[in-house]
Amino acid sequence: MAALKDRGVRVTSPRKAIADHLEHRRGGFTIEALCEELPSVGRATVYRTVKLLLEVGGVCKLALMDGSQVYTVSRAGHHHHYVCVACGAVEEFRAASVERLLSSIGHELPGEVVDHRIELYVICGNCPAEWA
Amino acid sequence: MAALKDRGVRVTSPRKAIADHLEHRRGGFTIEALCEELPSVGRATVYRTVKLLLEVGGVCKLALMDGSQVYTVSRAGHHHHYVCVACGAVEEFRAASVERLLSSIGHELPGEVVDHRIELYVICGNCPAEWA
DNA sequence: CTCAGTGCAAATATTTTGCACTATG
DNA sequence: CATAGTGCAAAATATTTGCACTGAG
Repeated sequence: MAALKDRGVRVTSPRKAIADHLEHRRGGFTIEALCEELPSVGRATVYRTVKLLLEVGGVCKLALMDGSQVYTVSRAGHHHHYVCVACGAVEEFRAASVERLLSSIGHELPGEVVDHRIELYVICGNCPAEWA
Repeated sequence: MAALKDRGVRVTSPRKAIADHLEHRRGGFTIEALCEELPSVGRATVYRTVKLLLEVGGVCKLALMDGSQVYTVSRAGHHHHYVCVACGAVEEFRAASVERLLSSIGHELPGEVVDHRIELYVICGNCPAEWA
């Protein structure tokens, strides 16, 4: 991940292994899953690296519908996520209309809005309708 | 909490203690905080009761800006939250315009939107501007 | 070379569970 | 009174940390 390099952080082989692996990964992931998928990397390093990627914006942490949390690779700047509740696929979306609306809602609220988070839960096109 | 009773769940004194306590509580709370505030209730019961309230809709679980999670008392039906990043206060808001917009965005996404979550992060009116 | 980063194992923290006991309905 | 619910302490999980060692720059 280039973002790491720019921060004066060393590009070590465990970090590279994690970044490469995530690059090809679909959907959300948990630390535990990452550890299983990359047995050559120590658990502590996985924790440390994911935390680092989170700070740098390389991954996002998001809430599933049941309230549990997973990480997901971040591909763009500001964005939101939609998550398939059936297969767990996670995609990003961006919509200027949302930003505009939220900012106008912000005006009606006391105080100043500094950030926001949106998650949409969907049954994605690949998942059978019976999941509904 | 009436919702519990309607579900054929017993109204025991620990549950009542928790519900009463939450009634008067401001902002989000963690299990740990609840345990400290209600030392007479066993930790396991706090976990079990909060999980129950979550299922019944008596409390919501929400993500703070840093990704950590807290619970908050739910006062209305469908709603979203705005959280002060300075003092931790949590309030609910509802906006038909948001629902409308999200549903229209849903049409542009593959699959069917089944639910959503929105959190706004604010500096509330009571908190000094320096927090910005 | 140097020291940020690593792996490991131990220390912590968090959540769940088994079980004998209590009290609601 | 029957049994859902409780508290406790143990077990299972999840996360963090100390430290000697390694390799990126």
